[in-house]
Parts: sequence; structure tokens; C-alpha cells
Amino acid sequence: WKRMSGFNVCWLPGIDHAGIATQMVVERELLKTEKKSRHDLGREEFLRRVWAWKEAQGDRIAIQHRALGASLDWDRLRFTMDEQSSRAVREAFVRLYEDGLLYRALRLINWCVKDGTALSDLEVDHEEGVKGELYRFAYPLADGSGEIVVATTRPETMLGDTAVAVHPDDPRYQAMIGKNVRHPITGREFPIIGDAELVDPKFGTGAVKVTPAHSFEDFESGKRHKLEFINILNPDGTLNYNAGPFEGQDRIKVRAPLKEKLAQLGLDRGSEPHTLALGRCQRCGNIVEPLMSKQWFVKTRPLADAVVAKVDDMRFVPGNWRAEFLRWMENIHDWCVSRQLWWGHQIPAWYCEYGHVNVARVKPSDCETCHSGRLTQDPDVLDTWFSSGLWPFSTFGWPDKTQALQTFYPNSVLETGFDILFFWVARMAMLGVHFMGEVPFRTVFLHAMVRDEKGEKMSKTRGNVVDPLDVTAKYGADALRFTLASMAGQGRDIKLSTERIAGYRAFANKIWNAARFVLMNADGFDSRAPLASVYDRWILSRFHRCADETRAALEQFQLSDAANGIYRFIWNELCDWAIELSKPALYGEKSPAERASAQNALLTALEGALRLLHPFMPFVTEEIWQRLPNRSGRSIMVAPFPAGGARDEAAEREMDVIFRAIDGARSVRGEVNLPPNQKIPLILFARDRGLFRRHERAFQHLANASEVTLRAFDEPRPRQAAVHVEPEVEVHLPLAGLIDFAAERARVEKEIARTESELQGLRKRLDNAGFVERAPAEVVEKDRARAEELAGKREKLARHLARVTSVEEAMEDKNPQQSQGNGASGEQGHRALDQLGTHGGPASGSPGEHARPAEEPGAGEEVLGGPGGSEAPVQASDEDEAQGMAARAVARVKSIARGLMEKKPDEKRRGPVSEEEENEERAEIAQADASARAMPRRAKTHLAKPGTKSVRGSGNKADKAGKVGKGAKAGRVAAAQGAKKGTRGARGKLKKQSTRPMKTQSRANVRGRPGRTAASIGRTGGGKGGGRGSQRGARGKSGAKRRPSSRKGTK
RNA sequence: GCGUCCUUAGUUCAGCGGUAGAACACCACCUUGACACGGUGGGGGUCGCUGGUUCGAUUCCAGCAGGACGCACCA
Repeated sequence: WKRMSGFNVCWLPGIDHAGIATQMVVERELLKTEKKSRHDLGREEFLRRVWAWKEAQGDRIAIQHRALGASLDWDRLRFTMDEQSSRAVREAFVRLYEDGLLYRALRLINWCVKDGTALSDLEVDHEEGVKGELYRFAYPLADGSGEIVVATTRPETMLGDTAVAVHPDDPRYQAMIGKNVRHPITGREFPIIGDAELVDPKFGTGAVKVTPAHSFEDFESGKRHKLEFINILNPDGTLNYNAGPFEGQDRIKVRAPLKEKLAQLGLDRGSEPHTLALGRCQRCGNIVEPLMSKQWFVKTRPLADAVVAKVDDMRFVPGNWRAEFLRWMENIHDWCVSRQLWWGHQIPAWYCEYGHVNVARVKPSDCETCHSGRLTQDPDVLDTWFSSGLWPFSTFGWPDKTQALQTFYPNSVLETGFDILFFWVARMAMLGVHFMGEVPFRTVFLHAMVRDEKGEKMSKTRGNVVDPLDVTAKYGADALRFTLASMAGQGRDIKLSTERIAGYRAFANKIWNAARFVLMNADGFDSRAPLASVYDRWILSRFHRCADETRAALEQFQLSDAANGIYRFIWNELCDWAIELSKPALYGEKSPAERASAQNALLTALEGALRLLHPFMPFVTEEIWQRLPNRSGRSIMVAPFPAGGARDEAAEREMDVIFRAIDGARSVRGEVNLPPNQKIPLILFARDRGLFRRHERAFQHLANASEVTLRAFDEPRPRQAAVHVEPEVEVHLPLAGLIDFAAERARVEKEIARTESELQGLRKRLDNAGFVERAPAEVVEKDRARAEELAGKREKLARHLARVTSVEEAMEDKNPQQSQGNGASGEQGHRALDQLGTHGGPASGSPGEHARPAEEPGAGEEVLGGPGGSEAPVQASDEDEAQGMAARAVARVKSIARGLMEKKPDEKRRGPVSEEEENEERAEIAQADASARAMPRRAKTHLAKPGTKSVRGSGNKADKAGKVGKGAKAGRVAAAQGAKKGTRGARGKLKKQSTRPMKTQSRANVRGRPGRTAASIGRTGGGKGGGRGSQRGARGKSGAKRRPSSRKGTK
């Protein structure tokens, strides 16, 4: 994205040597295959093996990156153990030493008995809630005057105890402070001390055994009280000679015999269950032991302070990590950097036989203190994170002042997982500020943790890592990348689900097919063709909007917003609407100018969308882009990132109206159980007929209308119809004989209920004086407008319901004929409709009215009734309508009665039930009438013609509707909501095919047109590669996956 | 112990003061001349619980419950 935006971008590939992890893996392998330990091989040979392993793995990592389409500067590939990095490590080590920030000391450190190395605090994981026991035993006082009972979770450490501590103010023990106890096993004597810091008198017995050499707390106490430090452990976790009779036993296994011994001595004082936190080695999971050991430490306080002072130079994304980062920096401990491993940077310190320390960049010829020539290098290596901490500048040539270093330090963005915020980010920050004087990066972007499908953390040592090569082979790199991007907005975890990846593979496929379509219809494309259609202006406006939103999202690192926005644009706007709307023009049904315009718009939108999408889906986008006649440049990788552009608000508003109307028509169709392929006529009662006239073809095409008839908004409605109501238009599907009236009634009732409940809510709010007074005026206004709109809608629906109900009833009346008619043909149905004509009045409309294409110009469509309408239908008004409804209600009651009388005896038995139903329906009609009555004001504002007298309408609520006229439309249209959701149907059944390569499936799907997929796109693209080249293209994303392996061959 | 975050449709998650959205999954219909890895339509949520602030709370505050994570030397 940044490169496309014109920046000088360097993304540098690199691999760290992962000290412990790597050594462990190789050792494990060695043990498995050769039954040897690293000591059997010796340091040199072992390192040779590790290097060999690294070469293989390093290649693999590079292959994975390439397969994922990471656009890295491979010439700059770095490894933390390469010479350049090693030189930087030695330089940094020496400088820190010279600056007094690096020292060697005997201190208590975390020791992994299995890996045989020291660990930093960060490499110890604390397992909480471990069930253990709190064991009590007594130390006899040396003077024989009694005993003191201590409690411990680690009885074995008593062998290294050098004091018993109590709280100085504890009355139970105050008198004992200063006395000595005798160790029951080793016989040593040591004091009872008062230590307020160490002891909580409420815990345990209030007396603590102090083991300064094996507990961090006790270590501090030991220093305070100048206690003896007795180390009882060997590096492998067994007890040493200080353990006396227990020497040689494992420190955990020794607990039982030790406790038995204490019991024998009569010192056991029982135990109780206790939960504790256990420190475990992050790598091997073994229990970590605090151990006295001589190690190298980085003095972190000054480094951390310097970072804290410059923390504002760094932007954390998400922002809450800043606080976490600062907290850690402020509570930092010195960093133990030496590791008793072989794989890593050997510490550049040399010791003479007298133990003098020589820290140097290269091996000194003799000791600088005593000039002894017998120098041996420290066998230990440095923590992996030491070299990684130098990464932002060591990779650009530091300590040399290179051009690259000048150009790229500080880095713009560090992107990594939050799990290594302290391990890596904090260390880079400290070392960066120290050595370069500036924070190493402006932005720290911490993404969510990618976990496996079960939510487990992927880890090299645990072996549950999902190999991107497997995923890309199955779904394509584009799908994987897009999945990760689309999920990157989430909190902390991404559970990488293959279903999701499969979904985005479908997206790539969708783009491919959309491109095929556009290119198939691109002949004669002219980029200068003026935009001749609102559809074309609309899609380009939407594209500009999408481009702006994408850029904005990327600026904020909202990758998911960016990805999802592009997804919506391409699928729901470009494919679902723009392409569909363009078809008539592209197929030559319209003028050549409109065809050229459509081509231009679609190609422009597609080409731009590809550039937007390219950072997310590099492979498909490039593949398609190369075939576009309107691309400019050699590769989409360096094509400019779309800059947005002018919005065409008028086009967007217009299309919003059209979309809602078409959606409405489709929705009604669906709910009234019309099969999708059943063409039906549409009648639009539009406020602005000119507007809808321009889109007749779209209604035919997208709502599968056989014809579209436009009527004025105030004309009477047909009685037999299904209806969708929008503020700007009522969409009628006049369908005698086709329509499922019961379904329509149910649908309308539901719709009314929905409208009603929302309206009630609004009314309640608007009736609340507090709301009207206190809420912002615009909110109140918005609600009023909405309420009016809803009221209007409810009114229209209610009338419609009344019509439907009366038609149902009429059909009941004519049941015999009607059923015959239905059976025969749709023609009968039409006749029935014509006979019924407009509500209330005599039959109107000529036969075949709806069969006539709606091409009548001008006033033609205003005449609904035509010759058959006895009364001028133009003047039909609400009053007519209301009267009609009332009349129908009466008629209905009569018909019910008649129906009951005509029913056969056995049907009569169900009499009460149907009567109930009828009552219900009667109530509905009454309600509908009431609604109609309540609303006339509104309608009149728009519709009443001079001379029409208002009969009713002074009804209570109606008065409120005074302002109707203004409010109604303003709000609706403004909300230029994107195209509707676009739910797609069942494709889940295809899952079992998903492992098949896409190519095969494409072929299969084309059915009898082999090669078509490939050929069409290849041909139009102007390339001659109709053959192999285009087949490759047809493979789309799966083509991408093969590249790495072929590159592997060349490597 | 201290601290952070999460709890919204079957699932994964957006939204974050004006009575809820997406993707996937699900149901129905549809092989129409880009795409069945497709199209159209549909169902599905008392936004963890309890209080408070507010004209109004899924959204802000407090408490509780459940979950995740980070830090920490509690015997």
C-alpha cells in the first residue's frame, strides 16, 4: 500500500536463530535418530548440525513468505547469526560493557534443570492454581528450650535453610528472635530473625524458613540479614553434597523420603492443601529453580528510563499497549543475557587463568590485567533477544554509518504479535534508543494472535503450527491473506478457520468471474467515452467512496475495515448491481454511447478496485490487471494506490431509491412465493414518474418484471396485488391468479406489525415532553420525520391489506369459477383482476391492460381505468377509498353470512372457529379503516385535488401530521446506505469438493465448454497467450501456490 | 495480589448514547448468455446479570457472574 502510494518502502526479510528453541529441536532430533546428546558430538560438530538444520528451515521460511506473497527486499535478507549481525552483537556487547550497563555477577537466576541454562524472567511462565500442600515441620531450638514450626510448599529447600524468619511484632515469636535453631538433618545452627518484609504473620504458622540460595524472596532477606547462602542443587536438579544424606536425589522426588525422615524425628507438624503458582520453563515446561549462578546481566534501569522519556515518539496500535509497555518498563529488572547453550552468539568475554575478565570485539592476545596469554572465551552464548534487539539498525549495517541506515532508521512501522511486546519490542526500544539515540520505529502495530482452529497458540515447540504452505496450496495465498486481514480488527485472538478461508477463496473466484465478464464485453472499449448513464456515474462514485474509506482505514491500521470495505464494494456493489445494471447496455439493447459508457465505467471501477485490493490479494489482482485494456504500467505492484475522487451524490441518491424499490419488488416476490423465473408485470405508483421511467429496464431485468407500468402517485391502486411501500414509490405486483393471497396477507400483516411497533416506539418517545425538550433538535426532527414516514407506510399497508382481504373474500364468493380459471391459465387470472378493477368502483381497465408493454409515453400511463372506468379514476381520493373499504366491510360480513349458510353440515360444525376467524378479519378491516381515517391529512397534503371535499380527517392524531409534507422524504433519501446485504445461498454442500484444485472445478462448472474460462479472459486481454498462459490464469489463486515450489527448484 | 481485555444471531466477530449489523452456517426457490466457489428471497438476537446516570442505554458508570491474558519474590 505504501509503495503504491509512492513511498520508498523497504520491507526487510529476516530470520532469528531462536537459541533455546532451535537447540532443543536439533537435540531432540539427534536423540531420536542417533541416540546421542549434543555432548556426544561436541560443540563444533553439534553447531554444524544446527547450521544445517537452519539452512533447511531458513529456506522454508523464505518459501513460506514468498508463497504468501510478501513483497520483501530479498537482497537484504538477514539472519541474526550472520557475520553482519554477529559483528553488531559484539559491538553492542562491548559498548554496553564500556558504558557500565553490562556486568557479570553471582546472583539468583531462573534455572531450567532440563535445558541446563539460565533464563530471563520473561522466559518463565507462571502456572497458576497448582494444587499442592503447605507442609509444616518444627525446627528445634538450639538451646533445647522448645521449637518453632514453619510452613512451606517446598520441603526439600529446608536442606539449604540458613534462618527462620518471623514478624518482629508477632507476640508469639518476639521472644525467640535472636535465638538459634538446630537443623535436624545437617546439624547446622542458624538464627531466628525478625523480618517484617518477608513475613506475613497471618500466613501459615507466621514463621518462615529462609533459603536464600533458592528463593527470590529469601535471597533478598538473606542479603538484608547477611545470611549464609547454601546452594543445595546441581545444575541438573539433583541435590548436591550440601544435602547430606539426600545427595544425588532429584529435588522433587526427595520430598517423600525427606518428610518421612522428619516424621521419624518427630518434627512433622502436618499439612494442608494449598494452591500455588509454579514457574515453568517457557520452552520445555519443566519447573524452574531459582539458583545462585554467575551470569551476565544488562543493567536495564537506565536503558528503560531513556525509552520512557521518548515513549511519545512511538505510536502504539492499538493504543492500550502503550500503558502495558510503560508498566513493564517502569518495573523492569536487570536482564540476564547469558545462556548456557551452544547455539547463539558466544559471549565476547575472555578469562585468564586468574579469572580476569576481558571484554573485547576480537579475542585479545593477552589479559589486559595480568597479561597472561592463556585466555579462554566464555562458553556461554547470548540470549536470542539480544541480537534481535539490535535488528532495526544491525540489519542496515550498524555500527557503520551506511546510507541505508540513514534512510531507514528509525523504521516507520513495526508489526508484530503482542506476545513479544516485552521480549522483542521493549528490547529493540532500549537498545535502539541507547545506540541510535532515537526510538527504532514510529508505529508499533501489535496484531492479534493467530491461533489454530481450537484456539490453541501455535508454537514451534508444541508442533501445532499451521503451515502456510498447506493453506495456500488448498485455498490460495490470496484467500489466506484476506482472511487474516479481515480478522485483524479483532481483539486478541484470531482462530484461523478454514471455513472462513474458503469463503474468501470464493471471493477471489468471484472477482475472477466478474473480470471475465467485463472483459468479454470490452470490445471497442474507449477510455474517453463519456458517462452516459446514472449507473455508470453511480458505480464510479461508489468506487471513489470505497477508495477514500480504504485509505482512511489503512492509515488507522484498521485492516479489517479496509478489507471488508473492498469486499463489499466488489461483491455487493460492483457485481450485484453495477454489472447487472450494465447488461442491457452491454448487450446492445441501448445506444452505442451507453454501451461505451458502461464499458468505461465497469473497467474503470474494476481496475481501480483491483488496485485497492492488491495489497490484500496480490496474486489474483495482478493476474487480472495484466489483462485489462485500461491498465497503465508494468505491474499493479507499482501502480498508484487509488486516491478516491469526486462523489456523485445525485447519482447515489437516485440509485438508492431505485435499489430500495427493486429490493422491495424482489422481496415481495419471494415472500408471496413467486418462483424466481416467473415473470410478472409491475405497476409503480411513483411520486416522480420520470425517475422511474428511466429505470424500467432495470426493473424488468432485476426484478424479473415482464413489463413495468408507471402510474401517478395519486391514482387508485389495483385491488389484486402484492405491494411494497417506499416513501417515493409503491411497487405493485398485480397478480390475479398467480399470487398467493394468504401469503400476501400474512406478509402485509407482519409488515404492518413491524411498522406499527417501530411507530409506537417513536410515538412514545415523541409524546415524552422530556425527550422533545432535552434531546437535540435534529434527533427530534429525525424521529418526527421517521414517524411520519412510518405512519404513511402503515396507512398504505393497511389499505392494501383491506384490498387483499376483500379480494380474498371476493374470490371466496366466486370460488367455483375462480378455481377453474386458475387451473386453466394465467389469462383467466388476468381477467379476474380486470373484473375486479380498482377498489370500490366498477370494473375498470381494459382486458389485456397488463399485457401491454409499458411504453406509453406521456400521459398515457396516467389513465388507469381507460374506457372501462366509469368514474374518472384520476379523481379517486382517500374518501373514495375509505368509503370503498367501508362498503367492502359490509359486503364482507354479508358474504360471511352467506358462506356460512351455504356450507355443508359437517363444515358447519367448525362454525365457531371460522366465526372467530371472521371476527378477527372484520376487526382487521375496521382497524385498517381507522388507520386510513387517522391519516388523511398527510395524504391530502400531497394528493388532494382542488374541489375534493374532506369528509373526515379531523381525527385526533391526524392533526399531528401537520408538517408531513416537508419531513417525509428528506431523511430517507439522505441515507445513502450501500446496497443491501447480499445474502448468498447455500454453498455449504460443496465443501467436500473443496480439496479439488480450482482448475478442475472451473472446468467442471463450465460444462461442455472446456477452456472457456481461460480463453475468454485471455483473448480479451489482448495477449496472445491463449494457450498455456491463460490456463495458468484460469487457475487463479491456486496458480499462486505453485510458484514457490518452482522457485525452490531454481534456488 | 496488581493490572488489562472480553461476554451481541448457530459460529466467528463489527457496532458503542436514539429499540441492532456482517461473514460463514441454516431454510426455500432458481442452471437466466461472468460466476452453483453462483443468484434471489427468508428465518434467527429480551446485545451475560443487577443497579445507577440520562428524555432515552446494547452503547456511559458501579457491582456481580463467567472467560482470556499480562505482570508479580508470597513462604
